[in-house]
Amino acid sequence: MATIKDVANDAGVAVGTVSKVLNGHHVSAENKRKVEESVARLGYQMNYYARGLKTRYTYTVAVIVPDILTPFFACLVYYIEQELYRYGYRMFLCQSLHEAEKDSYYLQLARQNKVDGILGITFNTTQLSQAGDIPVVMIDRHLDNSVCVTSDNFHGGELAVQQLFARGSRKLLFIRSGSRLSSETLKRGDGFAAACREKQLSYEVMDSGDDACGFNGEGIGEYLQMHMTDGKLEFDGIYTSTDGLGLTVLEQMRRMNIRVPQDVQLIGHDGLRHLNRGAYLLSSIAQPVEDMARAGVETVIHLIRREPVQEMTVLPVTFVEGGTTRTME
Amino acid sequence: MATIKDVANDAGVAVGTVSKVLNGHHVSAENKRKVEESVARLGYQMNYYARGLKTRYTYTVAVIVPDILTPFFACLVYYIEQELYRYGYRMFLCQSLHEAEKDSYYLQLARQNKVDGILGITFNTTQLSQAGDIPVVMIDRHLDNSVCVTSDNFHGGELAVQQLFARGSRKLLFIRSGSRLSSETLKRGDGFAAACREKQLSYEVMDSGDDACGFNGEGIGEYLQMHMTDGKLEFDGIYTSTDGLGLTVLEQMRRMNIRVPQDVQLIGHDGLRHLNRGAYLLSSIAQPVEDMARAGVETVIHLIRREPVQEMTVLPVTFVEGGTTRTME
DNA sequence: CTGAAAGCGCTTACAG
DNA sequence: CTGAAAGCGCTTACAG
Repeated sequence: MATIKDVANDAGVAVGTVSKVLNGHHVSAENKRKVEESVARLGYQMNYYARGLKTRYTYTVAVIVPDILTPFFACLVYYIEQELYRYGYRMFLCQSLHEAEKDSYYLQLARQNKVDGILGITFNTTQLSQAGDIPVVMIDRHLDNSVCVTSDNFHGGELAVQQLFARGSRKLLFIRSGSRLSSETLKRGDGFAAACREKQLSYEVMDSGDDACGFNGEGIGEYLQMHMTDGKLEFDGIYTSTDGLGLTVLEQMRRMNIRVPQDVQLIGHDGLRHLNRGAYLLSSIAQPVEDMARAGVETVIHLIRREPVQEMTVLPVTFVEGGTTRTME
Repeated sequence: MATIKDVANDAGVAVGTVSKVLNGHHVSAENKRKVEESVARLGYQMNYYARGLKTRYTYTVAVIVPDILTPFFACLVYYIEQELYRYGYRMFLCQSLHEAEKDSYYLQLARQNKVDGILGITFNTTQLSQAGDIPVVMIDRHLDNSVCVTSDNFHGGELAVQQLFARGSRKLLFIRSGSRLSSETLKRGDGFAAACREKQLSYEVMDSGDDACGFNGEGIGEYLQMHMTDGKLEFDGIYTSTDGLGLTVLEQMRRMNIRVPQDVQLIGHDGLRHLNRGAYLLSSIAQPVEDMARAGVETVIHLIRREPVQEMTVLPVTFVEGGTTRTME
């Protein structure tokens, strides 16, 4: 590989001059031409490791997600990559897989590899300190002392209630899973409860347990069974903390011959879409994933450039119809 | 941040000695202890940029995928990350998004960022040369002069025919999409055709066009309609080049009241699973994704270490039942 | 075994 | 504007 020195020799100038041309600083037109010619002739490619060592900027961001299989995270990463690309940054992809030690490992690596910033959708407060002085932006998680980008989870819960109510449901159930333990996700339940109280609707909350991936279908089935009277479920509207959980609930209800949405309406949260069509899997409170990715990247880059940022960005959610709710009455 | 020099001062030894301890080389027990103490006391973290500049090893691999949203690619990346982690390597995630220029961009970046190797699931021959002397392993794509890891696509096509036949289908149809244009994917069709000829089964091939994501449902619907006689489809077994395409076909058939699997059996290819349960979305020829990831990573690391590798690794596929085929007759 | 020194490929004050 | 030189934080022959 040709180095800056080779280019300098070839062009008959000093290495400093080559560096200046490479970085767009001003040099004489004559020298600029000579350098550019030599760069082309030698097929010179800058060694970013040498540059990074000197400048302390690596144009690299670590993106830490629980996993890349969960559609919501995959979608987030899908957009994050495109945003980073626009800014000329590249991405280290880190999967924590819910293992605290892997979180730590990647956080340490981020420091050793001199990433300019970290975009996190995972780890907890205690580990955040390991990031040292690297700017961190959390997406979809809010921690005390961190800059973060979320969607309006509280309002999401409210919106679910409003939609269920407007479409005729009167006795509501919120089912949450403990899998994505975060204060943000809990807010969905808070918004749900608040809206129910405001509308004086009777409601119940069910915790389906801590099963990370293979949602606890049986547990939910049993719970629903216990709340059946004369083959009818005592709830006529269900809101789940995620779409994944919503699909499990949907399946259980189909199995029990509960008609959705005729007898019971169901709203999930996230706004995931069908694999091979754009359609939503179920009616849902959709997070603005693309906007969240955009805001997250923008914020971390501001932080890197030491520009002022908003501590907390909260983006609006929307209700999307996916066939598990009735038409508006 | 403390540097190796700070550690040397603190421990009262030379920087070379610190370096040796850090790299597990032999030094006196006394000095080793002193250095380790200082490292702990100062919270020293090695600067990988400095090390990489000197050693030319970065313990970094670029993974280039068309996108991270397609479940098959997401799944591959999911396992690749875990394998790389085991080996102490980290991953630059690159999405080409089917744009040739982005492919080139990332290939160039890989050189400038001094990645040790590239794991590609995308680009074409012409661009491969841009990798310079960086080892490249292709997964699921075979190019003339590249090392690659695939699953047995040809046999996948054969297996689909065998399974359809064994379960009672006699007139077969292969539907392929042009989206994943690669000689590997084409082999699925070749295997299909070969097996049909061998069994003297009549068959047809339909090309659903080049629609990348939102599969061309209407086109397929029209095609099927043209092949209906008295409300019956003239094929009783369909094999699609991917599961995504299979789902589109399934949906079209349901819409046309063609009963699956009673009247027509359907087999896809890839072996994707349902989001919230482990179940397969449809009967399918499953690729051993985890093994492919493992083999891909292992191969690229051998290449990096200049160890001998197998030019081509072909892993076996299996038939998995997903409800769109009948039980064995 | 250990220390002093050169060098990896850049950037950036500093003279001229 | 340009060149010579120092230095980023490591590793690695080379003497001792």
